[in-house]
Amino acid sequence: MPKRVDHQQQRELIAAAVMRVAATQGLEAVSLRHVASEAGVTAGMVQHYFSSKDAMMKFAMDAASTRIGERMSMLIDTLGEQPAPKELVNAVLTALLPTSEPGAADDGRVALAFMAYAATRPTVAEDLERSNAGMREFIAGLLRQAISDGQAPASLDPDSTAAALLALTDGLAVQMLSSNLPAETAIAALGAQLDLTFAADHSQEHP
Amino acid sequence: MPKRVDHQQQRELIAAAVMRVAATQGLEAVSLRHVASEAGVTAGMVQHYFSSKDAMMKFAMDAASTRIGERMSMLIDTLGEQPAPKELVNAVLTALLPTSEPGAADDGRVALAFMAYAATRPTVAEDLERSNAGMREFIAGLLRQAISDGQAPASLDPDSTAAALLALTDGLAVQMLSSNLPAETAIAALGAQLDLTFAADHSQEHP
DNA sequence: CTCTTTGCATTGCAGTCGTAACGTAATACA
DNA sequence: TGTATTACGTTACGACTGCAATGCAAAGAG
Repeated sequence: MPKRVDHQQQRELIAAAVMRVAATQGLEAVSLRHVASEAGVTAGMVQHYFSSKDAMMKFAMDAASTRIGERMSMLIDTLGEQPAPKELVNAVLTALLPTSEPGAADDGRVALAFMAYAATRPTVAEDLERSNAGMREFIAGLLRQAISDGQAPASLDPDSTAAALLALTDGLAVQMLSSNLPAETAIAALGAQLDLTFAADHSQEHP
Repeated sequence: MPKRVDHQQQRELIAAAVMRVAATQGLEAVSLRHVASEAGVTAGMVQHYFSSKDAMMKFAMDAASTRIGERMSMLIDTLGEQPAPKELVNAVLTALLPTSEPGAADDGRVALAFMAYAATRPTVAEDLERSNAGMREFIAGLLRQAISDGQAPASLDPDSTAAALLALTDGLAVQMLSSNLPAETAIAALGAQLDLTFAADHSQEHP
């Protein structure tokens, strides 16, 4: 048998190039040759490792979502043993913003590109829906725990609040990337919203 | 002189086709020939009315943003003479969501596509920034008037609140289009947020 | 009627796209 | 030391892109 190569590693090399191209030039600029030259390899090699462009895109997308998950759990670890629920939620949501963190802006651009892509591709939309639901459930869990610990008003509905917080975060991220919304403005808006969420009495809504 | 044709009308015919293609197949599917066949004309005619593809896109974008403005002012008119500020803001923001309103989902898809496009094109981002700032200023004005009328808490900061409300609306719209968020959920989230905004006492934030 | 301007169609070109086919150098096993 | 198998590189093809050039019918001006 001939030379053995770590396939996974080669694929990840290419996937990283896909992300770099998508982040800097947009999703429509992602072509086999373009990605290959960005990765410093030949187009033929890309073809060797991915049976089609779609397969390449899917692999790159999965790799990115795994990375985001890892970054988030790492970020939660840095908060120590018993973080305040509000700070925890704040950290998680802030991690989703394309802020200073190196690579975060690129990841955000790619995510935005994929959202636009999904808007006209129902099957992709289903994938996004699943990952979005997972994130929402995660935030809702944090809120539930905060309520049972008495650190958030009991009148707060964990599910709809989580959905709203995620939507706000998404919207802030989109405006940062597409309309130059300053990072500090976005962070401040998120903070203000969390102040409201954790402090307000929700029991008198819709009287 | 030969046959005279209404140039503006022909351009708008083509621009409408651009929007239809972008809404159903995504921005990257917008090509001269594709648009032409969607509009039921030849590619040559498209070329006759637009000196380049970029010019065509710019015209279509401007036409769309004008349409949105018109739809919004019409919607405000339907609220009558002295609408409650909360209802007014609610109506304006709801009008930005891709809901049942015919064509609204398509407009939303196009808007999302352009946001993704802007994320990698600084000059387009500046255009979006301007239109976004205008919308924010409009909402902030409504909030200011609500405060001076005693219909919203004086402790509320009109500018940052307007920015947050718009971000939430954008985020909800993005999730509706890219992750199948149900319209009623989005509308409910918007309503709940407005309840919070107009009812809560903001004076004790960040003690 | 003639001419000239306008509206639009057709064609061709250079470039990029995804993909298939083929060629070849390298290497671990027999 | 073959030799089969893996890892590429190269080339070619048909489809598509934006765009320039050209052709031509129609119609108001003289």
